[in-house]
Amino acid sequence: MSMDRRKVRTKALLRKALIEVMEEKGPERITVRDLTDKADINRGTFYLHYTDLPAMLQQVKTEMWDGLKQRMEKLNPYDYLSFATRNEPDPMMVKVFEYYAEHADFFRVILGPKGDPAFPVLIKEFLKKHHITKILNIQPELAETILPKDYMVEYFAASNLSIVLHWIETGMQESADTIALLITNILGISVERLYGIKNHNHGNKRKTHVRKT
Amino acid sequence: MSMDRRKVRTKALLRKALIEVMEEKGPERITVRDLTDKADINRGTFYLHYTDLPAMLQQVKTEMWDGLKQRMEKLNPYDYLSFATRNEPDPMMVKVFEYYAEHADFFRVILGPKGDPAFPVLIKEFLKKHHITKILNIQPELAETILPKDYMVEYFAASNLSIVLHWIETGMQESADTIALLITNILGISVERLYGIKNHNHGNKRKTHVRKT
DNA sequence: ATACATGTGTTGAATTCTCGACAGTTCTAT
DNA sequence: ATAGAACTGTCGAGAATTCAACACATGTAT
Repeated sequence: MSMDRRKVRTKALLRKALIEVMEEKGPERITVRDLTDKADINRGTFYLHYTDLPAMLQQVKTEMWDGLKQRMEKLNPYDYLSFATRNEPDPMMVKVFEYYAEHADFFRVILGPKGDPAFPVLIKEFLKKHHITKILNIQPELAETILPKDYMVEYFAASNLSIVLHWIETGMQESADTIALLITNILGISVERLYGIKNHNHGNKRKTHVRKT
Repeated sequence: MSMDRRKVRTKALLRKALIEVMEEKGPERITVRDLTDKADINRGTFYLHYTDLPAMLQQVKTEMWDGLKQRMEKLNPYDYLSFATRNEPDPMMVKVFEYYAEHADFFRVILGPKGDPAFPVLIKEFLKKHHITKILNIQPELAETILPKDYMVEYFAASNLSIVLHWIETGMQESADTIALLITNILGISVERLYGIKNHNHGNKRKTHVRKT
């Protein structure tokens, strides 16, 4: 692969410059010169790595998205719902937030006001598709509450993403563990609460809460 | 000169690595590998810039010392003693402390417990030679106090250096201006005070203090 | 409408850096 | 006392980066 130190160094420099420039100017208005000046790299060198500025943007974004997706795919609703009952953070979820923290600058900008509006949508869609619906399948009773299922899915996804966003915007004061525990708990509690609503409304089949092995 | 970006970049990386490693281990025990590993640079590249590790140390130190000396040479006792009476920082002295601030990491380490004991001596000797004695020449009456002249010189130099050291050790909280003003004032006050001692002992030729155009 | 500045891609030759290897030295532990 | 590990200084071949220069496009102010 790209074993040569120089390649990884200049790509890192370019990426760092991209984030900085994107934070200053919009995501538009960026020029190749901006990047190479900021990175203190010859302008020609840029074209040794990327064909284009839009190409670079695209490539960087998909690389980061792949990294995030890859970690989110390892999440298992069975696991973190069970960790929630023990008030412990799901280790797999910690990995996810460590990834956010590792690339804090990128995510802060890309998810911020001058970032790419499509990016948070990507995340939310993934959450909806791979997790929330899974949870509802694990707990089919939840789907029978007063909320229509699609609203429920939307609600879970949005609330979780909003926590991540706030964490990032406030400079990531808390550790990845803390946020992981927070989300784990919120998920657990929400599930419990909604289950309670269902019980309240249809009040019959009793259960000792959400606890799942 | 060294126009090529790569040269300045790797030299900067090496210098940064040197400071970091010097802070961890002593000034001894450092190895070329340490530096090139920390700087993420090929070991062979080191020898493209320096013949040796001691050579690099020497070179870096003299470069920094030259920079410092160069700025200190522009100081003029006439000026800062006059600025002192107006409670303003001498602009030339501000330049000196801005230099300290610019290379804060280097000075913190080189003047610190794991640094080079010879370095502060260098500074002090310079102060003694180029400034304190000048002051005493400007104010020859000062030389006639109870303190022998050599002790006086030593006293001034040491007290000034100690302030800089403390500034550096405490993480340079104050701005360069603040420190410049502080030193300017201390110099002015000290001169006044010692002049008072002399007056007290020999009490005759009266003057409106130290003020000098 | 024209000049003028700024940005884009691309090129070729020169320079610097990387990688992997080498033999020789010094330190350390057994 | 000796083997093993780590460091040193050096080398050649090849890869990456630099620099200066192109021609061309896109504004932008006069």
